[in-house]
Amino acid sequence: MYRLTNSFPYLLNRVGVQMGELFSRRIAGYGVTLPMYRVMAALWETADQRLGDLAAMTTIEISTLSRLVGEMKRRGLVTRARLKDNGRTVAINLAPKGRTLVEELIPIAIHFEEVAVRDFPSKNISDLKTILAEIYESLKSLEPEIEEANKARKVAKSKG
Amino acid sequence: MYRLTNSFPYLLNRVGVQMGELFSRRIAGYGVTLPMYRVMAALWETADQRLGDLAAMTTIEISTLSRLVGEMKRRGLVTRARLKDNGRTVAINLAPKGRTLVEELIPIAIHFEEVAVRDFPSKNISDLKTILAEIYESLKSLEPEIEEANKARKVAKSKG
DNA sequence: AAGAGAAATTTTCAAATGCAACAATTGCCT
DNA sequence: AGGCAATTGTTGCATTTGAAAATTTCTCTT
Repeated sequence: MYRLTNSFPYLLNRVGVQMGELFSRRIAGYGVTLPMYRVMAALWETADQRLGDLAAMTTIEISTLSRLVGEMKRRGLVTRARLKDNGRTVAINLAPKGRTLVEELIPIAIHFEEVAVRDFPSKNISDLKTILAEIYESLKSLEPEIEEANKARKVAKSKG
Repeated sequence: MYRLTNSFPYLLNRVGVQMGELFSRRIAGYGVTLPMYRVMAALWETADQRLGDLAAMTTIEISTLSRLVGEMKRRGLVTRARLKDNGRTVAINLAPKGRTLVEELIPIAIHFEEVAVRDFPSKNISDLKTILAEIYESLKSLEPEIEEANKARKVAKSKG
């Protein structure tokens, strides 16, 4: 018997939403939102990214991210400049202020993660992380059948 | 060295966002959104819920949920009625149309989950689910320190 | 080298969201 | 019983979001 509350997406989403909510509140005093933190942490790990790459890395929708980066630039957290050799793309980087800030926030993130998983042997956690990464890859295989199912439904409808 | 992309919240969020996105597209043809599905699946599992309970179960913000339930009622997917013995609270239930629909969608959800996890022994997956459920509980222990940290910061600010 | 088309980002606009104020009902205390 | 506080849900409002259109720059073809 299927139960929503025992389904993988449900359990996942619930933890994700809750962690996000708590972390948001924890860092609110620093004047940044969770998406801003994600952008800064992504740039801290991999500098000099284009908008599209950042979007893929953070799972933030690209138009949302465009505005977010604009706001963060306004606040002096990041820089954004068109490339000299390719004027379509932009290079986004941490500004000094953003770097200082994210280096203050990362220990908090580490602490949160530690509290979340401290009841489990680290082996389980690293397995868990591996599985999550691989599941993410597996999801790609669902793409084609989504299109197909929708196409099929469309045809059925036009006939009905 | 900390890396965002190896952090638990990151890996979690990424899978959650992606699964949500894919499932949304898959069920769009049925004329329902992902939050609507969640509400119906929650009611399918546990009938006759109050708004607050549904909000807790689905992790949907209560005012958002209030409006969502209103829309779903309008579409004939759920019912909502004030209790006779307690006029503050409402009882929300699946309407026949909603029941039929959710019973059509649940197999799709099961399939998605199956594809996502099929590369792993079921033992790992059930462990994973257990861990996710327990982490959710662990998060509660972060609440107090959030308030405390914010309070401390406030004091520091008023002094500075 | 001009023009069509593709790629990357930004902007626009309508819909969705969350917070705070509000409304309605109940429970509690004296 | 009467009134005050707590509970539960809804609504108003400002913000955020995502999809689609628009913009800018580049690439390829002829």
